[in-house]
Amino acid sequence: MNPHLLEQPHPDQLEVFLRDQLSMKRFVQIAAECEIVYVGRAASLTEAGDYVVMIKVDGSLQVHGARGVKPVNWQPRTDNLRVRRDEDDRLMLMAERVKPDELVQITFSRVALAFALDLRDEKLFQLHGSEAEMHARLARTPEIIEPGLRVLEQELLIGVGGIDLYAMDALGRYVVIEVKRGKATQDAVHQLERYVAAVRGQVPGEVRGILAAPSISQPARTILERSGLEFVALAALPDEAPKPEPQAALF
Amino acid sequence: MNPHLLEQPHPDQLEVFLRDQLSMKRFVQIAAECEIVYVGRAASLTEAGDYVVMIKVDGSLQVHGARGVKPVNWQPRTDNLRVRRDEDDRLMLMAERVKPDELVQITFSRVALAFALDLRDEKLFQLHGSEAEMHARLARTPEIIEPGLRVLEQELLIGVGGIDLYAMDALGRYVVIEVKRGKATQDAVHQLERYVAAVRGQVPGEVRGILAAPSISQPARTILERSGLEFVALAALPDEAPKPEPQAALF
DNA sequence: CGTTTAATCTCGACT
DNA sequence: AGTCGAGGTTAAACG
Repeated sequence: MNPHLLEQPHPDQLEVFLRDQLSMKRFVQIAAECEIVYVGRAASLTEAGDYVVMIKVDGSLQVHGARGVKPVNWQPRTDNLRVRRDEDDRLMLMAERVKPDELVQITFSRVALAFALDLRDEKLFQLHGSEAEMHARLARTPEIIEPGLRVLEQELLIGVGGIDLYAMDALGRYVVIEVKRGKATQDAVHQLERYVAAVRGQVPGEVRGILAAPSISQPARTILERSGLEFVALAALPDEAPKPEPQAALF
Repeated sequence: MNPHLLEQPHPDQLEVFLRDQLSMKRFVQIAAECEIVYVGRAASLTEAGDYVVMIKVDGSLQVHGARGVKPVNWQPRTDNLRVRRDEDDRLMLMAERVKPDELVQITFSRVALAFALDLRDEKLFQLHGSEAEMHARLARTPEIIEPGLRVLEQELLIGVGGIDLYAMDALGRYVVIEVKRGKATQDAVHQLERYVAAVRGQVPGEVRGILAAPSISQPARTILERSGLEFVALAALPDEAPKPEPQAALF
C-alpha cells in the first residue's frame, strides 16, 4: 500500500503533499482541526473542530466527526478538487460538483496527521439477502405465497414503476405482488396500490394485490385493508453463518 | 489530537494497540489488507483486499474501499467490540450489535498503518435549507402559496402520519399542504392523498390538497391531477454564500 | 438525462 | 421499544 505519511506538517508541506498525492489520485486522509462550509442542495456551516477528511481515488470526499457512520459533510462525485490559500494564508481544500452545483470547502488550521495510500481497487464483494434474491426465490416457489399461484412475470415494467411479481391465482385472477425484505411500511402499500391500479387499467377482470414481507406495520396494515389489498407474511430466511464464541469485550 | 501511530505493525503489536486504544474509546483507524464478513439483516463476504477501517468513539465502525462515499461494510451502533486471533493466528476485529442482531468481522492480513487520535467531539453544525425550515417559512408567509390562506396547524399529527401544514383558504375550505424541499415525486403525492383522505373523514365540507415544492416530476403530476390535488411551485431559496474564484484543478 | 427503487440505508423525533 | 419520515440521502437500474 506504500503509505506516505506526514505528522504535524507545516501548511506549505501539506499543500505540496496534497497537490502531489491528489493529482496521482491516491487515497488521502487528513486529520486536522478545520472548519467546513457546504453550499449546494442545502447549505451548512461547521465551527472549527477536529475532523478527519477522506478523499478517495474516484474524487469522492467525506469529512468525519467523532461519532456516527455518516460523515458530517461529503461530496459523492467531485468534478473539481482544488487546493488554495485563504486571505489568512490558511490551507483550503475545495471539492466542487457541477450537477447538482455543490461545493464543500475545508479550511485547515492545525493538522495532526496526513497520509496517502495506494488502495488497490476493491475485490469481489458478495451480498446475500437482498430483495432481488427474495423475488427469485418466490418466483421459483410461488406456493410460499399461496397454493395454485403461477408467476407470469418478474420485474414487469409498467409506466409507473416495476411490478416485483406478476402472477395468476388458482381462480384465474391476475395478482400483483410487491415484495419487501423488511417490515412493510405505508410506502410499500402505496407502491402496491399504484401497480394494481395500473394493471386494472390494462386487463379485464378482477386484479388482486398482495404485499409479501416478513411483517407489516400497523398503519400500513390499516391502509392496506382499506384499499382491499392483502398481506402475506414471509418466514425469515435462516442465517447459515455460525457465530464465533464470545470473547472479552473492549466496549 | 495527540496521535498514536504504528507503521506496518506486527500482529502482536497491533493487538495490544487495538485493545488499549479501543478501551480508551479513542478514534482508531487501520489501513490493511483484510477480509470482511457481515451477518445480520443481510449477509456479505469480501475477498481479501485493501481497506481502511474506522472506529469512532461511539463504537460505530466502517470499512472503506477505494471508491464511493458509502463504506463497503459498517456497523452503526456496536454493542461489543472484540479483538481475537483466528486459527491461523491472524488478528480479527469483531463488531457486534444486539438489536438488530448483527456482526461485522474483519480479519487482517498485512497491516500498512494504524493510528489513534483524540478527536474532540463535534462543534456546532448548522444546516440551512431543510424541509423543516421551509415549513416554518411557509407558515410565516402562507401567501407564498396562495392569497388569503390562513395556517391553522403545523406538523399536525393524524393516525397515518403528520400533515406539514393544515390551513384554511379564502373561501373557508380546509387545505392540507405537503411540502417537499426537492422535486416532488409520486411518493409525495401518495402522502398528500393519504392525509387528505384522513381529513375528509374528520371534517365536513370540501378539503383541498396542495403539494408545495420547487418542481414536480411528470409522473407525479399525472397522478396528482388524476386525484384532484394541486401543485404550487415554490421559488428556490437564493444562495447567499458567494463562490470563490476558480483555481487550477487537481482533478 | 430523468425517474424509480432498494438500502445491512442512517438518524432523529415522537408515541 | 416501535414507528414514521427526512435526508445535501447514496447508488444502481432502466427507459
